[in-house]
Amino acid sequence: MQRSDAPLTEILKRHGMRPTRQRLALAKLLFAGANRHVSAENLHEEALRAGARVSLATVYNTLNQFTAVGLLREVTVDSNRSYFDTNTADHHHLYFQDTGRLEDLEPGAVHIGELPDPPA
Amino acid sequence: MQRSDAPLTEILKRHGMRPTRQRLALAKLLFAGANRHVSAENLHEEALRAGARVSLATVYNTLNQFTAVGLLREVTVDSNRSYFDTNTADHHHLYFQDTGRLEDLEPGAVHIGELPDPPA
DNA sequence: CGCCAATTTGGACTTGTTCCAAACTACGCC
DNA sequence: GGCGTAGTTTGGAACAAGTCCAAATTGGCG
Repeated sequence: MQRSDAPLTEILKRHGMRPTRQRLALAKLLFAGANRHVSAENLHEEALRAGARVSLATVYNTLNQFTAVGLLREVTVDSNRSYFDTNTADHHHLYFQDTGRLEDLEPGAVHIGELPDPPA
Repeated sequence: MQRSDAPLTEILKRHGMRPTRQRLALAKLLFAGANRHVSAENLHEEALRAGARVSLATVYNTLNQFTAVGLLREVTVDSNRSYFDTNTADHHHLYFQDTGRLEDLEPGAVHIGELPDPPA
């Protein structure tokens, strides 16, 4: 651990965002290790626990911005709660209704056949 | 048209629900013709337009009850809004983000490969 | 260093849905 | 056919997730 935030700063800049304290803190949590699935509240708590002073509104803003530039994928699972996935590659999920946990499915586990024509 | 409600009454009873005026009205709208996808607000409006005096709360109750006994399927589409599907067979959907419309996909259009083991 | 636009923030607000206690009604019983 | 009671319905309050807003803060540039 104890890696510099330089690369994160770079990523933010490359996507046209200022590397603010808040965004860096959230990016660190999101992209430090393996791929993750987070909800806004979820990430907010984690950030606070990690000592970052970030408001929930900012977490929402940031997650949406990251999603807009393609750093995250939004996953709609069991209505009324959105999850964000750091794995932006095309893939499917396994959702555990009981625990609320979300797990990646191996690519190739799902095959889509022919689809109807999209509208104009 | 002008079909009797007897069959609907039967269906309700068979699932342990009293065939009340409200439930019959909603059931009629839902199961009269082809398969449908409805949202609560959506169905509520339609019921009012059809002259049925039903409260929104009852529409929610009824949709949830129908779902609980397997008469409907809940479809989670673009977070924050739930749709209910009268087609309870296993099948997939095509969702038009622009119009918000939901369309059934032919069975066989999607093939699922191997899935991870479910938890205990 | 100082300015300005971008960002953050707390709190109000919105939307979809559930909860609640009181009023209503289906239905078995006599 | 009336009655009693448990199941239903209902309007409005309550909730939860998420967005909006105007004011305060801050990063980056000259």
